[in-house]
Amino acid sequence: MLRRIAHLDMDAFFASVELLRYPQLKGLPVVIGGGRRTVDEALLAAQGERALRFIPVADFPLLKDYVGRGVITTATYAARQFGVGSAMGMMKAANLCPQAIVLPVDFDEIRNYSRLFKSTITEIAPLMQDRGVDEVYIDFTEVPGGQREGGQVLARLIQKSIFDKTGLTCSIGVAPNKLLAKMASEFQKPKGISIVHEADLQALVWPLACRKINGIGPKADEKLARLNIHTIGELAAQDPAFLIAHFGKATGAWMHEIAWGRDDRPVVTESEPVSMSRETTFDRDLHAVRDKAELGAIFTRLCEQVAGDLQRKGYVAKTIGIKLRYDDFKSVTRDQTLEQFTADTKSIRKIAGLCLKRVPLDKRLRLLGVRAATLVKAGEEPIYEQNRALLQSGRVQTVTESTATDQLF
DNA sequence: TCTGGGGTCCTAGGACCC
DNA sequence: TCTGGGGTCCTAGGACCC
Repeated sequence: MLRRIAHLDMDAFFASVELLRYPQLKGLPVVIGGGRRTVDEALLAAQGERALRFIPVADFPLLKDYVGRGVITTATYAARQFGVGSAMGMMKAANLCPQAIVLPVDFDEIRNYSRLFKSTITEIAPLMQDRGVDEVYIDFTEVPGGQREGGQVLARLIQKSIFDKTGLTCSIGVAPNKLLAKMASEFQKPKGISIVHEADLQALVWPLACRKINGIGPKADEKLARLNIHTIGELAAQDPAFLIAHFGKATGAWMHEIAWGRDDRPVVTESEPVSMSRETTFDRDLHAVRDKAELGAIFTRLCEQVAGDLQRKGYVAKTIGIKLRYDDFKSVTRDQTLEQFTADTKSIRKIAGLCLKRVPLDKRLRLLGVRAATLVKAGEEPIYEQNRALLQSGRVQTVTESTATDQLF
């Protein structure tokens, strides 16, 4: 039986969820921004959920009045007309479309709708892989009707079921594998269904820019452009040895396979987390000495959050790390592996504090983060690790060096 | 007017072991 | 005294994705 893989992408997910609440904003440029609050939520809340749909459009906050360092998470299609798009800084977006309405991200609401559309899918097609809150891969191969019209029939059914349950629209691509399905879901947006067969490779995929390949980002794209390779077709025409020479064994070989539409990665329904982290960008850059009280409080809160996340999800970690971003946007990380697994706030705080001491704190800080890695399920810690760690205890470092910030953390 | 927060995966060098 | 690889773990940084 021919493999049929679907990629489903919710249309402007964050914005569409807000439009369900505020239907009076339909058709207007709206952006959803992470970070700082811009809506007077107290005012909105005071009017009650039912009254939300009657708030006059003129009462919504505009992008031109936005103050803060956030980026755009999602823009409605009306806002995209102005060149505004996700990951764009708010201030830049405000210049392009000052009249756009800004709403903050409501994570609880997003999670609820995410669960709802995913459970709608698995009731129809159980082999589904999560790709974040608004995307999934679905294996159509063995689903009854999954092969009809190349997957078109099942895709339509899923689209309609999601709309009936949530009021939200999505776009679906169905293809012989994940890579092509992912590209296909972009072909017709919003509310589109695109079917790609192996034979369509040359006509539909080769004319596309290399950047359209999931896994080729700005850096790789730039390097390809320098080699005069712009389209996927041009990439396919390269000798694999040439690509390997420029991009390394793994990446070079991968690029060649991908350009020929070959990808045998399975749809994976379950996976274990690798790390859990919390980070925050400050409202203003902070100085390690002058703002030490504030920094210390934030640092402790991040540790508490990471510990809380581990405990709530039932994991313990053996590596604790920190991340810093300076005012010049350069970041550094430090981490330390423990002798024992932990999810304890105090232990995490202590190790994170040691990591912080290994980093220069002379420049202003923009961001601070705490990360837990090398995770296992709580209660499944391998015992032998402790003995190994003891043998290697020369690694566990004690910090004696005195710095201006020594007493800080 | 700069650039969020949560992740995964890869690379590369050094330590250490066999 | 000098010289091997292979394998694993740890750390730091970076590319990329949603």
